[in-house]
Amino acid sequence: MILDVAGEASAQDLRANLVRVAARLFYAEGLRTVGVDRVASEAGVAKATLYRYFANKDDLILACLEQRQADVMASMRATVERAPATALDRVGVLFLELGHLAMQPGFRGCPFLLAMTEYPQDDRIAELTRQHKRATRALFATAIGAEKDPTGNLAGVVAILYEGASVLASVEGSTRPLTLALRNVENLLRAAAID
Amino acid sequence: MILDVAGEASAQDLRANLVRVAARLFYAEGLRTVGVDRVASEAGVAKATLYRYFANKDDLILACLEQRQADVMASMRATVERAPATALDRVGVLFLELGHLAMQPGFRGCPFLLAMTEYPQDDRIAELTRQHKRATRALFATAIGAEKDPTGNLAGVVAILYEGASVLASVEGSTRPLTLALRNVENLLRAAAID
DNA sequence: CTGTGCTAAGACCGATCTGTCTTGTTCGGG
DNA sequence: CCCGAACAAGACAGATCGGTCTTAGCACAG
Repeated sequence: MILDVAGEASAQDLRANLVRVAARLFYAEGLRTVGVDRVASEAGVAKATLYRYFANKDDLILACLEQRQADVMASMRATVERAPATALDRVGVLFLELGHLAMQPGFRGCPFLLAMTEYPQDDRIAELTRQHKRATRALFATAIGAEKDPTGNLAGVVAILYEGASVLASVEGSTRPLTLALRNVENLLRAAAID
Repeated sequence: MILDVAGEASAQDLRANLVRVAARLFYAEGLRTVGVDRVASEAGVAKATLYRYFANKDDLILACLEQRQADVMASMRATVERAPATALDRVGVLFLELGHLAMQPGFRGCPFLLAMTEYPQDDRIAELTRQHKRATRALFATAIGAEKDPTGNLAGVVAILYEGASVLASVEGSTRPLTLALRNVENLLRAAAID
């Protein structure tokens, strides 16, 4: 395995592709609905190969969530850094980005919450979810600026609005909760004399 | 069946008890985790009896959600009517009531969202969930007062805060998001010069 | 050329779940 | 007193799913 022929998947590509395919199916149809046969088939891989890279289905699910966590946080951080003008802009683009996701068909809200709901007894999923929510709130805190919000309460409220708008947008199949939440965030930041 | 012996369950009691037991198990452990054998066993009835009152598991789940909808709305309406002083009080007690629920062990957030997550393809569950969220927002609207909030945007934001705080409280296992959301609702109502 | 390791394809096993059916029992009404 | 309906208990069938194993093909190293 010194050289990989172009177009052929290396072991890492194979694993990464499995995670990508599984994450898409799991999110779209649910963790319990989608079986490992389906994941292997749609990834163009034998089931035994899947089990060479993942000890069991739980590990595959965990790998999907960890990948999602890395992707989402990288995307959010990039979004914030792309609009560095004011705190209001930095927070606003995050809501707009979520609005973009919510407009796509098949939007079902936060994948971590979905996983936690389908596996209520799984401690690792619960811990990953807590970690994801902490990281999101921390991102809001840095977007607002620690000096403008020393207690972090403002970031906390923004995180609550973000979460609630995401849930209601997925239920209603509309972005209206997101625009309503964003308008409220703007009022909040202005009222706090931030930008 | 003119007279029911005291202590014996009539047909309606039997059905109602099945719904009660099923709803408790489904909420605590998940719809797919809990099987019909388990429900029948814990309700003290035979599986065939369960299938005499419900055509299949889906119907049992639907019955649980409909019962939950009736109970939750009755409870919330009673809560609002018990604190009729000001709009701030009426909305506040709803958050406090949710805080009371969130403090109990096993709190997992809104049962409708859990059901929708576990059965993403079920249209009846999705419709019941939308209906529940509409009713909740309408309750906030009446608690605030239509004349104070003609567009309903204020009630919409309160509903978003309510939803987000519920989700984050269940993830963090803490009532802090709820108190934070409540404080923000108070500020919102005051800023709108409502009570 | 030969052997080794990874792969696809799919058979296979055991566990679990939904839904039905059987059997025996109890109880209330005519 | 007796019949029929409802019940508990549990066997049963059919399907699904997670996970293992077998077989055969293929690429690459020596």
